[in-house]
Amino acid sequence: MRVIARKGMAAATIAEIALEAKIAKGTIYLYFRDRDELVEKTFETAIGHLHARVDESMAEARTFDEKLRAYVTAKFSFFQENAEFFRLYRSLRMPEGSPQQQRRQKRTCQPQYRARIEAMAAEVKRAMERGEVRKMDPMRLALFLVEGSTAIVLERLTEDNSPPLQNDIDLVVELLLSGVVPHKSKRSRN
Amino acid sequence: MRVIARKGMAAATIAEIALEAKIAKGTIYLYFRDRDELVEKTFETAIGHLHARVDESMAEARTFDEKLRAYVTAKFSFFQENAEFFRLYRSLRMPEGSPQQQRRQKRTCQPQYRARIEAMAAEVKRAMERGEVRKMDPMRLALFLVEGSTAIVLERLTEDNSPPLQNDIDLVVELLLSGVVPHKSKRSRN
Amino acid sequence: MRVIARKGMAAATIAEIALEAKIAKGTIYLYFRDRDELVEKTFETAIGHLHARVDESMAEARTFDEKLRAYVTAKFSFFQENAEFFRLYRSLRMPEGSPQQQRRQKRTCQPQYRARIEAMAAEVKRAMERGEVRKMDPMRLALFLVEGSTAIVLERLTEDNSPPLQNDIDLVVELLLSGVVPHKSKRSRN
Amino acid sequence: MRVIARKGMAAATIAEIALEAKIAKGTIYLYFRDRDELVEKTFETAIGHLHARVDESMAEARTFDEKLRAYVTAKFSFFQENAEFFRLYRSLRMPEGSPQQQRRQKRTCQPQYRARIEAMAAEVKRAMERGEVRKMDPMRLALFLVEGSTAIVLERLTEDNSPPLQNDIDLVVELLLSGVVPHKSKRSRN
DNA sequence: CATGAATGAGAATTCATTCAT
DNA sequence: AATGAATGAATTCTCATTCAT
Repeated sequence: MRVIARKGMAAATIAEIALEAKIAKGTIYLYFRDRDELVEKTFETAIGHLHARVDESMAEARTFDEKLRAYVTAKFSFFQENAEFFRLYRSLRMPEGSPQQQRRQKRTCQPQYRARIEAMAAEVKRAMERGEVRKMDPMRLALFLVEGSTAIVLERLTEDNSPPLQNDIDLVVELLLSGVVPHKSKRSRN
Repeated sequence: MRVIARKGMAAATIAEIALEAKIAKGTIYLYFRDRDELVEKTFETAIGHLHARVDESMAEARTFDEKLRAYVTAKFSFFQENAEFFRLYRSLRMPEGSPQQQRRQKRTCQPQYRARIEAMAAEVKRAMERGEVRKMDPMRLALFLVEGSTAIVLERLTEDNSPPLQNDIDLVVELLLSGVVPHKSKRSRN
Repeated sequence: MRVIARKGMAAATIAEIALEAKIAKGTIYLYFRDRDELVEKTFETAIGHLHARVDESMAEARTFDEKLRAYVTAKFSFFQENAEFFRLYRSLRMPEGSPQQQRRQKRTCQPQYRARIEAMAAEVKRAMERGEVRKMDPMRLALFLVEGSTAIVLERLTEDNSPPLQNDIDLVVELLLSGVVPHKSKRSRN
Repeated sequence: MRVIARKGMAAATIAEIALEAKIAKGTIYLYFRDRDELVEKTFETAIGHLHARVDESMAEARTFDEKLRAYVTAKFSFFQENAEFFRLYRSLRMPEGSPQQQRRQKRTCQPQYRARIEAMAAEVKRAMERGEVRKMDPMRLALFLVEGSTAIVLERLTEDNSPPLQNDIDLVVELLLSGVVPHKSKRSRN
């Protein structure tokens, strides 16, 4: 996980992974069929932790407002704590792969990602049905939310002095709930 | 451009590029110093077209509302017309690269991307000063906008039957302007 | 060593070396960083043996006459036994190298060669101080001796039927000690 | 000639030669069948000048002493005046050649070199018959003389402050005529 | 179970040579 | 006669994978 996060999915070599894990290269093949399976399993494990945290956090929330805040808070704090994963998380979307991977790349990680977006879309849809969110394509909204917030997490991890976590959480939540237009009495959320 | 878009930045080989271009491998080296320069120049050319379209479109707009709509419209229609580039555009963010690239990759494309985000942030800031947008971190807003809308473009290009372009443009614009909360009289934009 | 000796430093290819060694090309890179290191190490090893033999042989000798004979004998018999090296030894002087080598060739073997010549020059100088050799530039004499004798070794290895080794050893030693003029009153030149 | 002298026979490329000659690469092939012929002809031309000078100089001399001095003087002063050729001259002995040359290297330059050595050996032989030089293998003596003196020329061209030309000429001539032993009755060795 | 030396397919790059203009 | 863009064979080097120990 550390090596893939550091070098990226394509540049991580078996040799370096074995070195970092302090095992022999051959040993890796006792636990993974090939390089692709290793990368995939590593992703799944890493992302699994994020997903678990997010699911747990959202499960307690009831209103969309709460769920949205729960999602963003869980995601932001998870990346904050596991800064290594941001690279990994990003890689997830782009299975370009080294020439070698090209040859055999059987299973892409795309499904995992789709499934999460769809879960979020379902959540959004329920909120629409409850009248908490106005009518719109739920999938589009989910995509916008997930990617928009990911961009900000990523920025936090790249920049030198980030504002307090809470600031960015509030920013994302309010942005999505009420947009950017100023207005007088916009919010029903507080 | 086609090969990089198809295979990704790391997996695109000189051999395949030459094959697709119907020239000899060696010929490529008459026009590019090495593989990295080819990839970089290809990116710059492709992105340049997008940027030009977006800049032109936004230049005519006056209010933030108009500029936002101009941006989204230009971006969406550009990707619609140049579907090949979406992969390329995505790659831009992730210069992980193959081991070979790792070694030499002198000039990453990251700066290009940062510059665009910062330009959008500056636009947003001016809108804030004009009172068209409420006070918030302009960089964060720019990131959210750019990545959120990219996610939707990408979805359009991946899915089988997309809704009319105008639908998605409206969706993104309204989402950003007014958020998801329904309210009675939310909008001043129309 | 055999391949470099046969083809020369520039023309020896990794493929042929691997073939001759009956190993895979890749295996070579487990033992040498790159082609240049292989060539350099091969030189050093080969020349090291010659140098060791010469040093050992000369160490026992006391007078210049003896040292000279020891040097020539060691050198001639070494080349006789390791005929393959003569090419190698010759190459040492001319690190022109293929274009690839040109670029990286960090450490040339020149220093090695200079050091040996200088050692011989020092030996000559001591003999001058002992009055065994008449006053002259020791470096020039060393060069003349080393290269002149190398030329003859090389000839021996190239020609079909060489005279007995001892003949050539005597020839070189006497030539250097007494020159070519036959008589008692040798010089008409002054 | 300049390029080969600068880069060495193996590293000199057609591209660089054409560049230096300010003609197109293709034009070279109007005058030389292939790279090998170019290299060979270049050598022959360059060496031809040296040979002409040496032959002319030696033709006037009568005794071996004079001929020897004429040879050394012509050679030393030629290299002094045409410093570029020393590299070329050296290359002559070592037709290792680039991989490409390997493939086709039809004509080696060895014959040229052999012929010169043999001419010198013949000269030496005549001197022996005249009793000016003691009996010994003429070929060996020629080799020793030619290579020994080449080593010193080369040193002169490499070092920073060489002694006057005449010093080295005298040194070589005396060394070969009378050897290194100082005394009147020079030999105790026999 | 673990090892790591050996493998070899495949990638980037160079450069002598050709040939249409 | 001269050109120089295009060619492609040849070369170096990488790294996932195997297998005897």
